[in-house]
Amino acid sequence: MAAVPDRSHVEDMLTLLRSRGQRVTTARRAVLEALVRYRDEHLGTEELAVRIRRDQPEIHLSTVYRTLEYLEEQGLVHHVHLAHRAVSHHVARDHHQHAVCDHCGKAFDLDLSLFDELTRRLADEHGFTAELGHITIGGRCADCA
Amino acid sequence: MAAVPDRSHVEDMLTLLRSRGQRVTTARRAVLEALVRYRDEHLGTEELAVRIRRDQPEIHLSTVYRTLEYLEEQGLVHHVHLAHRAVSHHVARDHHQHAVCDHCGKAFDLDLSLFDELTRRLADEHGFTAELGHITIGGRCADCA
DNA sequence: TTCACTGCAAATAGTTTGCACATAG
DNA sequence: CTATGTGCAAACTATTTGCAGTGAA
Repeated sequence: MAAVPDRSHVEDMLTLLRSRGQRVTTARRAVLEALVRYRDEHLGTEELAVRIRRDQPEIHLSTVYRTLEYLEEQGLVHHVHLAHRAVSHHVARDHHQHAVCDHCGKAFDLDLSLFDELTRRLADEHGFTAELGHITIGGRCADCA
Repeated sequence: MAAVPDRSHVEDMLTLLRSRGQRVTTARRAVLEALVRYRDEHLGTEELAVRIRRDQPEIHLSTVYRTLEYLEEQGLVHHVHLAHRAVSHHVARDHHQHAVCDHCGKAFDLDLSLFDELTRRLADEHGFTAELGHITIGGRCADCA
């Protein structure tokens, strides 16, 4: 699926930042690396910070918050509302939607093509440009239905 | 659109509660009435409580939280994640979808058929039974795009 | 060298909970 | 009457912010 290996994906993003005159810091590299490394776990912000601090304990939770906000402004990261009180982040290239089972909490990654018709019809019929990036679909998974 | 006037809708819900052996209290009636009355405003929980307290100042915010939770357990109310930190509630019968412009706040009512393909494919491809009631689609309307 | 970034502590916002009193049935 | 619901205050959780020191370019 990925045309480019993970490590260089992080480097690509850092290079992009540099080319915009942005600074590349330890915290920014660490956050991007963690998002790539743990991408399948849908970690919340605090848990993401815990993982980062296993290797770099000097990186403070508030820095993780600020860095995620910054990376989102730069368009490198998106956020998703996974459950009631958890927000999860992922790098923009891994853009996907989620379905979360209301019963067991299991999250499913959804292919963006599922939303093509919806997006197109919203545009055609309502002139509405949908931003589906931080939507999570609730419901019941096969096991819990 | 509504086959039954609003007032009796609230009474219907209260009757249903009674028929289940549940108690009908001042707070439960007040919350349901407010949800019906202000249904077009997509109020967050705190603002909903403020409106209720205009008439019934003795109804505490924590009671509104508890009552909404209770009504949701009873299936009379659903919640929607509107923005980052705001959760909004509406009575279950008003099972509408809409798209809300992130810029001007204008809301579009959406035909449920828009979601047919999505719902069907979630079921076919993931065995997932989607509960779309909690979703609001964000984005830009034609005027603000 | 300089200004953006970060660590830390403290503030804030939204939500939940324990307990004693009130009230629906 | 008695179990359930509510008011209130206080606790909690997630997130944000002010400030002074640090580090990337």
